[in-house]
Amino acid sequence: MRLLVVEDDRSVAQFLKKGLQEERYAVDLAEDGEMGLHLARHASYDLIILDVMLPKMDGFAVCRALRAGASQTPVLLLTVKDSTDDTVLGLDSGADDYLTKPFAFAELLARARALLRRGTVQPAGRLTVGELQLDFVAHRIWRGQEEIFLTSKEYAILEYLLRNRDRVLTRTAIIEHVWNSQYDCMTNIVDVHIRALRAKIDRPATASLIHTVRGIGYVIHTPGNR
Amino acid sequence: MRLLVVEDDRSVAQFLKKGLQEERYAVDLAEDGEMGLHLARHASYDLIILDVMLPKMDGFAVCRALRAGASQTPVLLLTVKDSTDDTVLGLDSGADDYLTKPFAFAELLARARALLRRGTVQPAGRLTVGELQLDFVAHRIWRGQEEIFLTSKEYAILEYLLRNRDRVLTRTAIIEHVWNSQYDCMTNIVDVHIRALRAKIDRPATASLIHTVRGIGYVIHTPGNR
DNA sequence: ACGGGCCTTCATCAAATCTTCACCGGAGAC
DNA sequence: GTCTCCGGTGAAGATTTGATGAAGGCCCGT
Repeated sequence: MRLLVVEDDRSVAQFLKKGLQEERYAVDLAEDGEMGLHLARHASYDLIILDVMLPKMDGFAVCRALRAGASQTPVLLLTVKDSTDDTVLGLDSGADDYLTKPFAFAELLARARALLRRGTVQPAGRLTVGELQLDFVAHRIWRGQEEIFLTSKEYAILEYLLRNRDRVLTRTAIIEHVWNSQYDCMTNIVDVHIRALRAKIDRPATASLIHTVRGIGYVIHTPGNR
Repeated sequence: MRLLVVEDDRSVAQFLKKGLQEERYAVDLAEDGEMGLHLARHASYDLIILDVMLPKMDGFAVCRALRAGASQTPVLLLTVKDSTDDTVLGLDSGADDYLTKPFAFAELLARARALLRRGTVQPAGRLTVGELQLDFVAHRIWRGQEEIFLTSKEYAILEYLLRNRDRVLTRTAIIEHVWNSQYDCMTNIVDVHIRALRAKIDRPATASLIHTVRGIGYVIHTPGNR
């Protein structure tokens, strides 16, 4: 899950980034409206958290511009005053929800999750593949009865593979989805994390759940799929 | 599918090449405009990805030169600034689409696919010939119920033969389509791969699905057609 | 400051795959 | 029937790719 936070106040931005990363989201930051709009247009996010008061272009404008471009990405607006005006203006401009500063981080999280759930086709917060069970909301994983603890990168990769099971994901796609990096292809970072993942989720005896597709990337197959 | 990437920044060029190769395209690189134009004229590509800022000859000029030569090959321009000027100039010079740097690789891919789709009558995602079934999207193959695992070269050749079934494809055509340039044709590399393919897709008993046309190349016939 | 966990990079190794080559046998020409 | 190419064949050698183990750096909590 990849989020974009558009917020000019550095300390608030860092606070949000850190908190969201702890919830295992990949987070990009933008410091002003223009930058935010640009990023939103040229990368694919699952949710955009948008401050209203921004240099260069305010949150409403960014939101309208996005919707004018037919973007469907859910937008959560952060307004300052508790004025009905702002609220109406926000929802009018195409935002999906709003939150008034100051807010509790837990509430932001709750609304963010609600928005993320809304768009996704994913019916339940849970997914079972073979003996593996994954809880998208709690970000927890079990193999049978036993819980498996993954690091955030491991979790992010596994979730991406599972949400797209039976589709081969290229290393490039994985890097783009899980990291925020630009044009870096000379690394085997994906392989290394895959190895760590395999070590944790495969039992010594069984064949690997994650299949390597030589020259391309990795897949997880639904059992019995053809 | 064979693509030409004209880009002077080595790291970006490598990034694009690797990412596109992971998507099973054959990719040639050119480092400057002149080289790009030369390659584009003397080899046949399905798509050209063209940076605007290039040594010797900029992207617009290359594009115009190509169009002046009546080339129909789709061109995707990579512009730097988000200025309308560049956009207009680009489309004026005959490009089919453009993308502003920095971009997400997934977006480049989406646009590249859109351009490649244009013109061709895209056969459905799946194709059945005899007891062979092929999934163009997942790049997977089955004979009856049993999945057959091919190497990337084998797959590329088989897909090419199947997309052009009932047409005899010469070795030269196959080489040009499946390999990137820098390949001489005084080799029996195609024959060797065809042999490997036959070993995998033909059952021991049955006659070969791939027919040899002596002195020319190879064909796959639609059942009942010949 | 210290130690631990995590992320990332790097070098190395083994396996899969690609390519070349030499030889053989059959198809087609005569 | 014989001769000549052309393609089939098997195997060796080269190359590419992924797996692996280890080391260094960074961040965080103590």
